[in-house]
Amino acid sequence: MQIHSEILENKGIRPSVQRVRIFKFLMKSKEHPTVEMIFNALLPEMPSLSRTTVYNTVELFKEVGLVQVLDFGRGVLRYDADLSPHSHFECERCGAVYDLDIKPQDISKKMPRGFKVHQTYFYVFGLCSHCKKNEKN
Amino acid sequence: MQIHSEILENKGIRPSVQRVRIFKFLMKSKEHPTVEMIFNALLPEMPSLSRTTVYNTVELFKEVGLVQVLDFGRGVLRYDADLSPHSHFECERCGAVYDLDIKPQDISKKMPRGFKVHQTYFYVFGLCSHCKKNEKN
DNA sequence: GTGTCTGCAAACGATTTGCAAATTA
DNA sequence: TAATTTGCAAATCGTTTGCAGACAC
Repeated sequence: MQIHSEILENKGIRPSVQRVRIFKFLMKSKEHPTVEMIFNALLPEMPSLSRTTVYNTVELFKEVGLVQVLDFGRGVLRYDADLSPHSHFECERCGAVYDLDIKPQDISKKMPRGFKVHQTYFYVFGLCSHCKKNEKN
Repeated sequence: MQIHSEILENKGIRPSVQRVRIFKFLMKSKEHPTVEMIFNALLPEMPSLSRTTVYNTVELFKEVGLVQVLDFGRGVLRYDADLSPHSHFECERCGAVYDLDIKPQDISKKMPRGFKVHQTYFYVFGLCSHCKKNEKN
């Protein structure tokens, strides 16, 4: 509990109960949760939590650089507190998201003149091992 | 007009007036248009066109493999009829989308065992040359 | 004629916004 | 107590759905 609130303070944001809980959840989660997943996971221990607060908080975390926002094109955003260079895989069948230990390629030298790169995202879609095994149809 | 309708027929779909017009527009467009952009562009010449038809049509095109769907995380989908391997850049300032002549890296050998890759997307975000030049604040 | 396609209107669902009450410095 | 944060309720907006009429083979 201590460490997490300090990280928030270092980013210049107040470590409210809600923010600390949401941040802890994001740090330990491997599934790149959506707002709905965060909300459902924390509701039992924080019955007064609102979706709005989760939305506010992940937006704030994004702005201060605590999380990465992932968009797999399903109309829901996912949040990843792992900021090291890696890529993401989404199973088209079951929707599960996996980290790939693949650094997005360095393209700074291949950019058109005058362009400035801030962020790159490498998304991979396909079937996870489990769904591939069970592939029937 | 001839060629386009033949392409649709080769994909096994009926070359209705709306489909051919939408397909032509997608083929000649360099801006990776949204449904709204397609709709607004074609409305003058097809006053009875509906957004629903545009949605139906781009979905159909996606399914038969005539277009690629791009999602830059802005809550709007964009459609690209260029299916050659390339990447995409979105300017964070003005929202313009540019093609990058960069092949997404081949990662088939780096995938975890049992995973099957269908599609990869490489997205780059930053400032385009025009917005970078005008960068004031 | 029968199945497909179009397009209106309503529904949907994730996210955003307005704002008043609660909280914290 | 003044500024920030929370959370309810309503709004927003891109997209989807239901369905009736229009169209094409």
